[in-house]
Amino acid sequence: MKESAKKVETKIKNVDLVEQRRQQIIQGAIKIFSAKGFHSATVREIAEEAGLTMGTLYNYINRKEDIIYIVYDYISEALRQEVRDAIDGISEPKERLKAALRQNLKSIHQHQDVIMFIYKASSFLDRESLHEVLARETEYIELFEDLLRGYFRGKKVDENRLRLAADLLTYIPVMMTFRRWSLRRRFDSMDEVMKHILDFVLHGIEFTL
Amino acid sequence: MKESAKKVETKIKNVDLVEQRRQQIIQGAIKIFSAKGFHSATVREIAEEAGLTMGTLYNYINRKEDIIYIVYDYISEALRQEVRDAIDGISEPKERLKAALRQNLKSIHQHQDVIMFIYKASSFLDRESLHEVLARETEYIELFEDLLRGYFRGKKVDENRLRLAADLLTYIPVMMTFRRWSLRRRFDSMDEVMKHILDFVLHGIEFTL
Amino acid sequence: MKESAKKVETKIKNVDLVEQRRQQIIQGAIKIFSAKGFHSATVREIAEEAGLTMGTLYNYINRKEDIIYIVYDYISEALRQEVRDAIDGISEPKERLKAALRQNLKSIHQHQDVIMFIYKASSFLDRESLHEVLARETEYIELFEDLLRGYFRGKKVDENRLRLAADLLTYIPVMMTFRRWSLRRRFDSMDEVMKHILDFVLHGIEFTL
Amino acid sequence: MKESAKKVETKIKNVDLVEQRRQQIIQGAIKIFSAKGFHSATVREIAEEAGLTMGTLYNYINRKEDIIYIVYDYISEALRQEVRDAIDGISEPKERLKAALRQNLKSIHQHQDVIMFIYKASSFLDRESLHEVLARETEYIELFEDLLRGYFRGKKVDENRLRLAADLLTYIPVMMTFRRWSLRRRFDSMDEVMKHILDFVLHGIEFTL
DNA sequence: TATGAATGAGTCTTCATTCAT
DNA sequence: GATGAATGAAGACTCATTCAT
Repeated sequence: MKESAKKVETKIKNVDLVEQRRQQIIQGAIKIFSAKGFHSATVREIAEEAGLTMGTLYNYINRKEDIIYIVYDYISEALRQEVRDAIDGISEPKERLKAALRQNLKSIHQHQDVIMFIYKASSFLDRESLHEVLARETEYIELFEDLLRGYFRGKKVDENRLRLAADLLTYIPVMMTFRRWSLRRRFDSMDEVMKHILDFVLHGIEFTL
Repeated sequence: MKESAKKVETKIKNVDLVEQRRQQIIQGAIKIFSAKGFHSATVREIAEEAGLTMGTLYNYINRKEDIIYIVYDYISEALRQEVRDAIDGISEPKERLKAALRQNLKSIHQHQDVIMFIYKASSFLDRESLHEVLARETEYIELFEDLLRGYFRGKKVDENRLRLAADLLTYIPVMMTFRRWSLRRRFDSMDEVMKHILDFVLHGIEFTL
Repeated sequence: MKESAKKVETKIKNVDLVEQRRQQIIQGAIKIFSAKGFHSATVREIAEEAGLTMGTLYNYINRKEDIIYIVYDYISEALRQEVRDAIDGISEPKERLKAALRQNLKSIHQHQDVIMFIYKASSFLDRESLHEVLARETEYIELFEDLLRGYFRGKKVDENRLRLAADLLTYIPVMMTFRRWSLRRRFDSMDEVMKHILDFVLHGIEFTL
Repeated sequence: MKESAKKVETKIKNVDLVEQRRQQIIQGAIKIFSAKGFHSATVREIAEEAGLTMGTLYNYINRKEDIIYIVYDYISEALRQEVRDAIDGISEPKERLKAALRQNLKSIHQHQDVIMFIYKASSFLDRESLHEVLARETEYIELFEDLLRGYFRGKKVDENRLRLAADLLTYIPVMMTFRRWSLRRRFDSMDEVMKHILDFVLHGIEFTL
């Protein structure tokens, strides 16, 4: 996996400090962005929530849009790592796939506010950042494509359908954030919802055969 | 099905004119919002695109947010009507369901820019509008719930799963807008994608049994 | 008494209609202006309250400011007439003066909303209107000057003080509108307040001797 | 006497700077408001007159209305302090009262533009500010009530009349601003007017006995 | 005479970003 | 490296006034 192509520049030389301050910014931004969205959130609010002054914050980013990017950077890495950890050590293909699906559901549920924000804020990214974001997304989808390929090993599958299945597996869980209002009304717990969604997609992917 | 509870007030008395001008506004707004999102779009741009002056535009709405609402009003009614028309005259349950699914896919594909915008802009709606929007959404989901019930008539289904299936059926096609960048790269035509998605969900819904 | 020098022009020829429509405008304006002040009141609101459309209203005035003027015209004439009626037929000087003072208090109390408005809105009048307004005010003050002169007939009074007394007699009752909030709290009825104010000024004017 | 309950919030942390900039704003606002009234004065004009840019001005206030309030805050405190200073060290009750009345006349004359503005602008204050303003006004009236009580010590006075007298003593001098146009025409100097008004009210208050 | 839709100049207000200390 | 005051461009919204019907 190649290193992230895009780096948000900073005036600060001390790399540890940059890492630490960026974590503060990310955590503050997640809170504020989740509550008010990107455009309604002011840099001042984010700085305050991060425990920084506005001047200091601008020592670690260059534009307000950079904040979206570093938040995305953080959350996409988290998701990827969580799924990797979940399947680590499992060799049986079906179990690997199921473990990944379960973890994906769990992660999206856990980070739902940020996920929702990311989906809504993509239009504020500049072309370069967007490109980077989509590349990461692609890698994530390909991770599931590989798991599917393992699951269907030996069977004759339609390649196009397999690819689409990977898209669907990574896209469908996001419903938990976009339809939260509806699901909450109908189901007692999100665990139940996750279980059902898992079953649904496991049935669904059989269409690739 | 009750008429929309919320009406956007206007200073203009001639109802036909209101209808006509609002159509202009909706079409102008869709273009601008799709290109730049809600917050980056200026009222002046929307007015110009609609062929109105700013002053005139504000004779037909009260706040910028009202524009989102009338756009939503328009598109949700369009989708609902298109699906109704598509199943009109079909009595065989499975065919009814499939026709509805196909039309839903087609409609979402056709209105993808607006759909994308609607999903992203919901946070700009005031409580009352949001409530109205979700109520409409619920009706739409229930339409598919009924179709599923017809499809599974005579079989023993899990009610909870059936409801979730309805949620999924209406949610999944939206992937075509959120993953357009990915699908375009992988598939030659959207017709192909739609066909695959249809098959996927038809497999998926069997999990309710 | 000379006729009002300033006339607000109108496009309408039928003088009776002008008179009738202006009365509607005055009554509507008094309601709206009292509630919201001149600048916050919109011409549309005034037109509606007057039972006219905006276009029609503008057939009877030329500028929004004209409305202040015709309201002032109306109310100043009303006050003057009410005081004249009150002293009509009374010949004993002291009783004449007291009757005038009593009526002035009553009129200001009765028209307090308009009086308050007039005091606050004077800055919106153009030079010519303001000049006219002050001329009327002067006449009103001179009316009380004459009454004082009658009251002090035969006594040696300081002319300057007598003039100032007339100013004070016409100014002091306005306190009922500007200090309404305070008076209401302290007194059971405005009749009581008026009685006290009358006694106060009757004592006060003795300073002219 | 309690400190002002209401504080206008500011984004600036340096309190000395806030004090200094607010003084600039107050002086600028007094000039502009006196000339054009509240609603006709633009924030930009006030900022310029204060030697600030619009952005900077808005770092020290939140709404245009806040300007009225800080102007009122400033002038009411000034009046109160000036009267307190004037009676400080005088123990003889009649002299104390007269000194207070004289100073009140002087202060109102000196600050006439602001006083006039304050009277006209009260309708632009929000409920909270208005409440605060009236509370201050009440304190000021009570100051004169106490002075009157001292003056009438030992004599049997009507309490209601004494209270009204205090109202009148603080209200009447404002005539100098509302009737400036009339007084100027009739009198050579405002000193003369003040002397007469003082005599008038000293006669008037005897009605309390 | 009455109507009311269209106009657009004019204002308040916000906020990302800079930079001197 | 940190601070936070200053900036000014930009955008939403209002409303008096006009004029074609």
